[in-house]
Amino acid sequence: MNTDNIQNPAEEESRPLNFIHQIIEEDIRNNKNESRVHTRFPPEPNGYLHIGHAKSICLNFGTAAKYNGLCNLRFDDTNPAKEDTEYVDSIMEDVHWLGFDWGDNLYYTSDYFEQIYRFAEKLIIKGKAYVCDLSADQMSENRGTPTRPGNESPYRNRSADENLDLFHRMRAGEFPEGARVLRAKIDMASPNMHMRDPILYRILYASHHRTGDTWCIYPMYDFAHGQSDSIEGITHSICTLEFEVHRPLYDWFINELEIFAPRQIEFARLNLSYTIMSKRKLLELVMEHFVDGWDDPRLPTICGLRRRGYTPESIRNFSEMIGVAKRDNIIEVSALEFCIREDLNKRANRAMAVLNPLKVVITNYPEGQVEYIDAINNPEDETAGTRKVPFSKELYIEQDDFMMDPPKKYYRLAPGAEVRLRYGYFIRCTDVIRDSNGAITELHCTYDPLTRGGNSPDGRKVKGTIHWVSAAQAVEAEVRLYERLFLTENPDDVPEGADFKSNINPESLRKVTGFVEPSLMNAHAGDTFQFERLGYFCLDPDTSSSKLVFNRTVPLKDSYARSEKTEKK
RNA sequence: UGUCCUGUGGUGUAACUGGCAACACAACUGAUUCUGGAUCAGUAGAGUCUAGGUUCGACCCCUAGCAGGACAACCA
Repeated sequence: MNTDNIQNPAEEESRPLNFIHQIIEEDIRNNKNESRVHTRFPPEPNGYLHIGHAKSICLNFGTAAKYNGLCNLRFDDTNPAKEDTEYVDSIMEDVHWLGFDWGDNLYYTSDYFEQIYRFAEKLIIKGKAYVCDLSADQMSENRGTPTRPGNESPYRNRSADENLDLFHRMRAGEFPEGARVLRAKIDMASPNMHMRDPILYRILYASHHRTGDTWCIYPMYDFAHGQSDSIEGITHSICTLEFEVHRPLYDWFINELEIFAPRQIEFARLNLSYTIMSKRKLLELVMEHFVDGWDDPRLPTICGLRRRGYTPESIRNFSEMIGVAKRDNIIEVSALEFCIREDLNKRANRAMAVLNPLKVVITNYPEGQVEYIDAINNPEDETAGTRKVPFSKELYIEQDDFMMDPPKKYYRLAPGAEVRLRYGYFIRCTDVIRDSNGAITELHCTYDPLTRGGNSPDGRKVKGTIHWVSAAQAVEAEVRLYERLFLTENPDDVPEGADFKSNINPESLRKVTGFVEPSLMNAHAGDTFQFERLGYFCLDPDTSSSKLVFNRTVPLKDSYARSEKTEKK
C-alpha cells in the first residue's frame, strides 16, 4: 500500500477533505500503521437503522474505499437484554441495500468475550481492577457529580488474588445479578465522570442471542469497544460526539492492556428538520402506533425511506452533500428531497395519474372510440422508450386543473379556455355541468382533431398542458400522500414537561383513491414513477391483485403553488 | 458552577494551514420547455459569537468573556 491513491485527483476532483480524512491523510503521510486504513461500522442490534446511521455507514465504508482500506461490520452485542437477531438481520439487509459490502469482515463483539475476559484478568493482576460489592444505588451515590468528586469504594483495596477469585466466581454464576461488578481502579476524583472507577463487567443472567447461556457476566461498552477495535486492527474508530468524553477511558484501557492502539475520532451526528433520530423515540412511535411499523414511510429509518421510494444512490449522495464536522447541525429536509428528486428525475419512468378526478366529456369525440397515443417514458432518458396510452370520449382530469373564475396567471382549464392534454389533443371547455347543489360534476369540452399528439398544425400555442386518464381504461389506485411527521422543525425542542409527540402532524398521511393509466398494472412493488406534474411515487408492497397502492415519495417542485401562496398573504 | 467539545449567510460544508469569505441546498429574477418539472443564465444574502492582543495583514494564532452541546445507566 502506498500513498499514490490519495494524490490521484482523477475522480476525487478537488473537493475539500473533511476533518477526518485530513487526519487520515496525515497518518498516511507519517506512515502510521504502515499507512493502513481500517474502519468499522459497529451498531448494537437493538433497533432498526435510520438515516443517521446511513451517514455513519457511508462515512466508514466510504473512507475505507477511498483509501483502499477495509471496513468491518461489527455487531456491538454486549447487552443481551436488549438485543435480538431480528435486528441483526435488518441491519445487514439495510447496509447491503445502501450499497456496501463488508465481505468476510463480519464480526460480533460476543466473538471476543473470552478474550475480553482475559483482558479483565490482566487488569486485576496489574492491580488496576477490583470486584466491588456496592449496590447500584450506593455506587451512584459514591460516584459524586460532575462538580463534586466521588468517594472510593470500600472494596477498592482488595488484593489481586481475592479479586481474581471473586471474578472467577462471578463468571461461574455463584452470585446473583447485581451483587457484584468488576471495576477499573482509576480516579474517583477525576473531573471526567467516566474515569471514576467505571464498571467493566456486570452479572446478567440473560440469554444472549449468539452465546446463549455460556456467560452470565457481560462486559460494558467501554470495556468492549476499544478492545474489539484493537483486536480487529481498526486504525480509525469513527463514532459520534457523545463518545468524546469516553476517549480518555478508551485510551486508558488500550494503554494498560498494552495492545494495538486504534484512534477514536468523533463527528457530529445527523439531525434532520421535522423528524427525530433517537432510537428510543422511534421505538415509542412504533409501539404506540403513531406510525405503522419500523418501515412506515414517514419514518427516517432506512427501511421506511426504502418503502417511501428513496433510492440507495440518493441517500449516499445526501451523505456526501451534508459533509462531516464536529458542530451540532440540523439539516433541512429539503436537502434530502433535492437528492431524491435529482436521482428519480433521471431514472423514474413517467406515468399519468389523476388523484382528485373531475370528469371531462369530449362532446365531439366519437362515442365508443378508443385510440392509443404514444407517450414518452422519460424525457431525461431516451433509452426508456415510449408506451401507449388510451384516449377516449370520457376522461378524468385533476380538479385543480379547472377553475370557474381563473386568476390572471392561471394556465389551466377554465370556461372557454383551451389547454393541451399531455401527448393528446387540445381541448376547449364549453360547458360546466353542476348537480342540484351547484357542485361541479363534469365538464363538457370539444377537442381539435388536428392537434393529435399535442401540436397544432396552424402553429397555435396553448400555455397550459395538463395530465389526464381515460375513464374507461383507467385503473383505480390507493395513493398515500405523506407530509412531514412533525409540525415543528426540531420536534425535540419542546417546553418543559411537554412531550415530543405533541408536535406530531395529525395530517402526515392522507389516503386518496385516484385513477392511474393502465400501464401501471404491470408494476412491481418498489418500482418508482413520476406521476406527471404531481411527484414521484412508488408501488407499495401492500398492493394486491385487487388493489394498487402507491406511496408518494416526494412532490415535484411547484412554483405555481408557491406563487399562489405568497399572493394570498 | 467541574471536564471535554463547538461557534462562518435561512441551512449545511469550505477557505491552499496568516493573504480581505467559496460551494451546495433553500430563496428570488429571466430564458427555454407539450410536466408551472427538468435545463440554462443570473440576483440577493454572512465580513466569520463578543472584547482585547500579536502581525504589514487574522475566520485561522494568544488572552478573557459569552452562547450552545456532551458527560453523573450494572445502556450503547
